Amino acid sequence: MDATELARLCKALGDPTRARVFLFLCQCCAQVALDDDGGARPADGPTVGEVCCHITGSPQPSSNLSFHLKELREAGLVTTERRGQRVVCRIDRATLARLAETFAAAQSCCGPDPERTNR
Amino acid sequence: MDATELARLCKALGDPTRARVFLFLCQCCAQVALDDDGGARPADGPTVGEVCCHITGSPQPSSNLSFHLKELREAGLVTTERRGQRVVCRIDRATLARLAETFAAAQSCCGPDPERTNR
DNA sequence: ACGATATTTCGATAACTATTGAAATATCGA
DNA sequence: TCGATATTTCAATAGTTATCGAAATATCGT
Repeated sequence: MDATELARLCKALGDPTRARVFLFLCQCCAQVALDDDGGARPADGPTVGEVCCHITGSPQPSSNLSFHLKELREAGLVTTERRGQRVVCRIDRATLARLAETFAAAQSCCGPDPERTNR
Repeated sequence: MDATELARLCKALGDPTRARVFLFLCQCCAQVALDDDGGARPADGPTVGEVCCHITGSPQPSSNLSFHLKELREAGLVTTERRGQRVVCRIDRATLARLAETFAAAQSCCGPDPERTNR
């Protein structure tokens, strides 16, 4: 990943509210639901209102959260999908994977030893 | 890592100039030098002037880069050490490791399948 | 101490961003 | 279609941030 894209993604995560949303969606994403035929699938993400409830504590949806979700969506970190009246949110796994790989590569690039043993 | 710290680190990386500096320092960090006794050790990082040269293309140091380095340093992503007239920069491996682990955990939290195979 | 080199700090400014409330849009059930 | 619920868009504002040039600080060699 080049610096421009890294900056774009990190800028989206560089706000406390958005970082909370991101980590919350990662948690939700781990939950598993069962299909009608009994097959396991990733659970649907939380609705915007549920995210709002988790972040702000108040059940009423806020324009502020909508703004932050838009930032995350436009950065490619989050996808949203309308389900009737509600809109469910999910982590974009592909983007997250690229981000994780970028930092893993940066880390291995720096070598295995966190302490300078010589000199 | 909690959302507050994630946001702090990502905010520091959420600027194109700083992202470039970060990736450049990761590269430099991979280089290895030899001690007087022949033991391998991580090479000294580049000086502020060298970073500036790589980022801006011009050899003259800029107050702007100094500002961005300060942001990275205060976020804990970069360390600086004076070597006479020069100041050498390095990635803070411990912070990078925590960041890499956070995204790796977020990713594994989301499960192994990037595609929804069911439904 | 002095001059040269390297880097940081300071002050000003323009651009950007988060927040808020009100209005608009979308979907559903009756 | 109407009312209710869920979400987004819009406009205004206050706070933050990147950039620039000039001045200040630090270190070295002479």
